[in-house]
Amino acid sequence: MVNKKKSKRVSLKDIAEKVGVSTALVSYVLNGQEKEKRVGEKLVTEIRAALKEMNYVPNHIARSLRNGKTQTIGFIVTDIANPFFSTMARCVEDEASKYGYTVIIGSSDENCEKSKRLVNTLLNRQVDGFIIVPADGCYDYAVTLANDEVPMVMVDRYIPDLTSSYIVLENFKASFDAVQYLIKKGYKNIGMLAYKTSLIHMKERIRGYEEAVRLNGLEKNLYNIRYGFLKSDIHKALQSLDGSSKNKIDALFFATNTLSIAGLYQIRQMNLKVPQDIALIGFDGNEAFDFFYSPLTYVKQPVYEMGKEAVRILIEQIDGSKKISHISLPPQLVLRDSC
Amino acid sequence: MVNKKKSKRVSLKDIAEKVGVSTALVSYVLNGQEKEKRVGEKLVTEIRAALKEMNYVPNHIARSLRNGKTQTIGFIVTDIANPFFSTMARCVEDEASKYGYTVIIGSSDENCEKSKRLVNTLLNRQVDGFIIVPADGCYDYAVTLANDEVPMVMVDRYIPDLTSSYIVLENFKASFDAVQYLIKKGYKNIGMLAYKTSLIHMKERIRGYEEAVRLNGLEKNLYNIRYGFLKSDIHKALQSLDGSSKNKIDALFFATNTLSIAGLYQIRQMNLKVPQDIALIGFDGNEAFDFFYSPLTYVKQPVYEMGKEAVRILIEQIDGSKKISHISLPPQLVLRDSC
DNA sequence: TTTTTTTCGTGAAACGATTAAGCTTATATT
DNA sequence: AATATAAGCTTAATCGTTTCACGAAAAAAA
Repeated sequence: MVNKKKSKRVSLKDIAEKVGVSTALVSYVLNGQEKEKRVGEKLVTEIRAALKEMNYVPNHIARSLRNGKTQTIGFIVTDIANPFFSTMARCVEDEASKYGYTVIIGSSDENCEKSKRLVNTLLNRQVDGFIIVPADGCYDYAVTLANDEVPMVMVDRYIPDLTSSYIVLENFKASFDAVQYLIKKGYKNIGMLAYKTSLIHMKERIRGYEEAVRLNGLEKNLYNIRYGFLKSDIHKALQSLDGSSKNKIDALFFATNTLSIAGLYQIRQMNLKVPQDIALIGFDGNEAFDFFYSPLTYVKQPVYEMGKEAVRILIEQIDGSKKISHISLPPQLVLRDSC
Repeated sequence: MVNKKKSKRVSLKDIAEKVGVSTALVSYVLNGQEKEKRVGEKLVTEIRAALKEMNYVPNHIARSLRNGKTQTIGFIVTDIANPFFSTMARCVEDEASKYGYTVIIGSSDENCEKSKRLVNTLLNRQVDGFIIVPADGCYDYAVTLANDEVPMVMVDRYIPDLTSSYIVLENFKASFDAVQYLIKKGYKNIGMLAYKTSLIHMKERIRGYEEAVRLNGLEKNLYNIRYGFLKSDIHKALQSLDGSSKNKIDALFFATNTLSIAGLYQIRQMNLKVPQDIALIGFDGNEAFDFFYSPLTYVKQPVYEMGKEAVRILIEQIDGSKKISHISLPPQLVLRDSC
């Protein structure tokens, strides 16, 4: 463990002085412009040597100030502790680093104020672009970003009126297929547990459910849950599952990751047999699904591809492309024992 | 949706020109130094008005360049997709934002090269300090950071020779208590599934296990697993569970989150009855633990406090404190059905 | 030889903030 | 009245790069 003292970082100027040239030349060499800028061969090698010898590393901040680019992207999710988003974050991180970008993650908690604050913080920090999971009912900041032509791409959900890029699941198909599968399996009274929100992805998932039910002439049993009241709301929604209710459902489809988990807790507590008393289909995949006594059939999202594509599209925009991409990725129904 | 054009951001200079003063004055007012720097009352109000009216937001980059501080901290974990770390990341994020700091997260994959690259990237970006989960066997970069007096605090594990701050679980106690509990419950042949690593937290967990076993005159059944070969390694390790082996264990203690999950898969596949055939204790907590048919008893870490404290200590250091903190937080054994 | 072109460098102004030092006035002190 | 002090503001350097405009020397063309 050597006891080197903290030493000032070498700057371009230091290199320039050592070699005996102006900082301009060093900068040209550094950025591989020695050809265009016609730097003499001898100096090029000398400068290169000095750069290596003095162990030069560019000051990213100074460069950002000058160039107006930070090589940083902001990733705003609802909650990074949610496995769906942390998995995606991992992909985003990996992919971004391939392009030389760094990621700053922020959690909005599905809250408008927090979302705005996050966007502003990151704007002040001059991120070059955003990957955003827009929070429920919070359109203004996204609209502002779009108007200011800040590169951005929405993931998981999008804001319908906004002509910005997005990359989402084929949400309609995802739930349509899931419910269709339940129907094929013979379930007649299928319920869906969804969030009460204006968010398009949720609306689409609900529409998929409704369409499948309608096409088969079955009854609709949609339970809308508000954010923030998970346990009590879910309990209330599932009360109709009790034998006493006349509207007894025999299958339940969960619209998200968190709803699935919350639902499973509730169903276990109510001592319902899956799939005999009630069949289940979850959303997103989760280790907990595997260990539920009747491993959960679920709709799997291509998280990895989503993150990867989002980064690609965003950087395309940062690099000047005006192309707007609207991508929908196919879901996959993973069949197991719960129905 | 108004169609405002992208407008240049207002700078201090713009404000100064509008009011008809020098940028210095504006800067003083902006930073609340109007008293010390004796700015005239009239001008103060005028400047304040202009700042508000022109909707000024400071350019963070410029400020960073000048001050040498970015108000950013780097958080290097092994994998942000691991719930333990993503949960902690959430706490770190929340806590840091209270102090006006932003967090950049990076995943090292327990890999030295990646760790180094991450640290360097973040150093170039002038993060003010690091919260690090040091990867196995990668001491050099941490030592360099320490020598260069870069503020940092290690979490989850620490590097023993390094006199830097850390905040970890009382790892010895965690596993000692867990195993002690198993013994009290009457289990005689207790195994432990741990990682084969030089990392201190793992060693301590193993030591806790060994000590408890030794104190009670029981036999040791430690299974060391290498990183990266989870499935096959675990399978091999658990083969001795098969009735055929003479060394049949009746309880198993998992050293981490991921090991617990991997172990559960294996145990289910082997059709072992928990806790009749084998009793289990997991680590860290996870929804999957709840839904395992015999809900897992587990060692719970104070993740929230860890993240929070780490940020506090780090910022203390960033603000100039030379104090080194070594904090160990107590674990909690959450009792359930698996033993 | 003179003029034009090419080659290889330098100087200095940005980028947007902070801040030490200096310069006017006005007020207080003797 | 002469001098010291305080109040209020400006100037300009600085952080570390990038890059445009220009200059000098060498090579090519006349």
